[in-house]
Amino acid sequence: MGEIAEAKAGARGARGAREPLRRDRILRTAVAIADEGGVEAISMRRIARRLGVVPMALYKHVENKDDLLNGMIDVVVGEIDPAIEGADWKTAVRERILSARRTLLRHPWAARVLESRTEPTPAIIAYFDSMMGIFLAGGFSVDLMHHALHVMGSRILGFSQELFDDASSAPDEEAIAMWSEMAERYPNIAALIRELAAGQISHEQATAVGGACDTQVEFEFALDLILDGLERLLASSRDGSDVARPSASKEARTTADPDDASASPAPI
Amino acid sequence: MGEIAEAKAGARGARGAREPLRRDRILRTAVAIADEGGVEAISMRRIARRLGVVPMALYKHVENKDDLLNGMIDVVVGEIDPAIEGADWKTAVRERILSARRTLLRHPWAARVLESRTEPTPAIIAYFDSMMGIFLAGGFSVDLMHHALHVMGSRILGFSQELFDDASSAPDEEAIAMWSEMAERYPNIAALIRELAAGQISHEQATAVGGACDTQVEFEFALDLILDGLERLLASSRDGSDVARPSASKEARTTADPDDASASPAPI
DNA sequence: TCCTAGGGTGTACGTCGTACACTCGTCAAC
DNA sequence: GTTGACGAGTGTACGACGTACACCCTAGGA
Repeated sequence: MGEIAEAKAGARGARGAREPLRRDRILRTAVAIADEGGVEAISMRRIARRLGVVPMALYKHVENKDDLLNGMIDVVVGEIDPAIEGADWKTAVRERILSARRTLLRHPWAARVLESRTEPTPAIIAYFDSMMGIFLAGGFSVDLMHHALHVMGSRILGFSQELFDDASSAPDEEAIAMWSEMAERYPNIAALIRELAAGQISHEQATAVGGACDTQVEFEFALDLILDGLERLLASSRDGSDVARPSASKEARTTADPDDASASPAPI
Repeated sequence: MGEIAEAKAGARGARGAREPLRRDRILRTAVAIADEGGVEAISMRRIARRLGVVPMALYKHVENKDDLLNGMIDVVVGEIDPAIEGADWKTAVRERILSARRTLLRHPWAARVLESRTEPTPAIIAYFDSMMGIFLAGGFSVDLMHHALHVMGSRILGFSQELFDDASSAPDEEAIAMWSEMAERYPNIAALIRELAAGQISHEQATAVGGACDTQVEFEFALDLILDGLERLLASSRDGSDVARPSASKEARTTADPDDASASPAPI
């Protein structure tokens, strides 16, 4: 959003009062490098080389590599579209999250870097605050909004925990054969693979059922299931009969280890 | 599950036909090191030192560091309790996931290592297969079961994407003051912090609403919301009127970039 | 007795992040 | 015009890291 022009202007105007935009240049080339080569391509030395500068020069603008990664995340999160105005909370949340997903798909390394962060960056804080605002404006109590954030988890930032990206969405013959061999050890996985292959052959109806494993469809399916659940809770909280929460949670916590407290991290 | 005894027996029986259990010893001490010092404590050199051996010795039993990490994950995932027999699908899934969570809380590094894996390990494959079996036995179609796995996401392995673990669950005075200062920039976060603090003062009612941010409660809340949603879909799929899916997903995909295909990874 | 193979060793390379001391330009104050 | 401070880029160096490669040593079979 105009940051490029800004950075250029800063570098150009060698006579300007000052040119503090060097950090931006570093972050932007770091993002570019990551876009090309993935997470493991991000190294201080490579960024410096790309900038035609000695590695230690970066440290005049960036505290350390962690700070650099935080800055990169801020660049990416800053690309998420702002919330749309005037929509009901559900579509506002939905569209915002889908925008976040689009952004993260443009920067496939970002999800992994995000996971490795240990504290939120300014852009993320702003993003969460605005997301909370959507919920509150939609009639959520602070408590229910808090739960909603936890329920969304990483999906709120546009990605689900997609483990094992090698399980290609369209199983090829080799995969089918392999899993068929293991069918007696892993019968259910084999069944799934069979079904995926069948759906694929029958001409890829993107309607979830029978179709091949389409991550966009799956993402939206999960998102909508969760939004529907929240909508129901919101409605029941307005009836006000009892505090809104899903069924099984009405009992007290069931299985927590008493010694967990220190081990469990807490998100926002 | 008897692996200790097995490993011991292997090391003991210096006269046995062979003692191929060296890999186990390596994995177990690696897990111990990670339990003590976190992810960044895991290095080939440190593991070797702990074993009183030169670093390169490890490579006779482990392909490389990635293989080592996979092995460590298998050790951890192997600690998850097997599914309980004879229960309905919902409680079976619920209990299994809570067991996974307990396991992951015992090994706080494991979630982060899991996230970094690029392909599933044998123990994870077995875990997923058995989880799929629960769903299918509960009456899920293969398709709905597939959606269910996606909906669960990382929760199925016992952790939610808990970003930013420094936001301590009980905000102290300093945090409250800090966020109050930023209240006009981040009004909604400030509201949440206030509410959390208030709940905390009013004597920690663990009943979600009004209580401090308790990650166990939040985890179960999200889990139950999702399980409730799946239950509803299962019921509606049995009525058979239409294919079961959440509301908004009934329209075709809305916002996917046409060029996404290669960028989006696909989980099982 | 020798051969072989498997497990442990030693050395070495390239990469990484970054501490520390330096140079060099620009500019304000005198 | 000289000086001195300061911000930005440099150079060198250190201690990690993962791991390739060649070596040894020992036990067991021929």
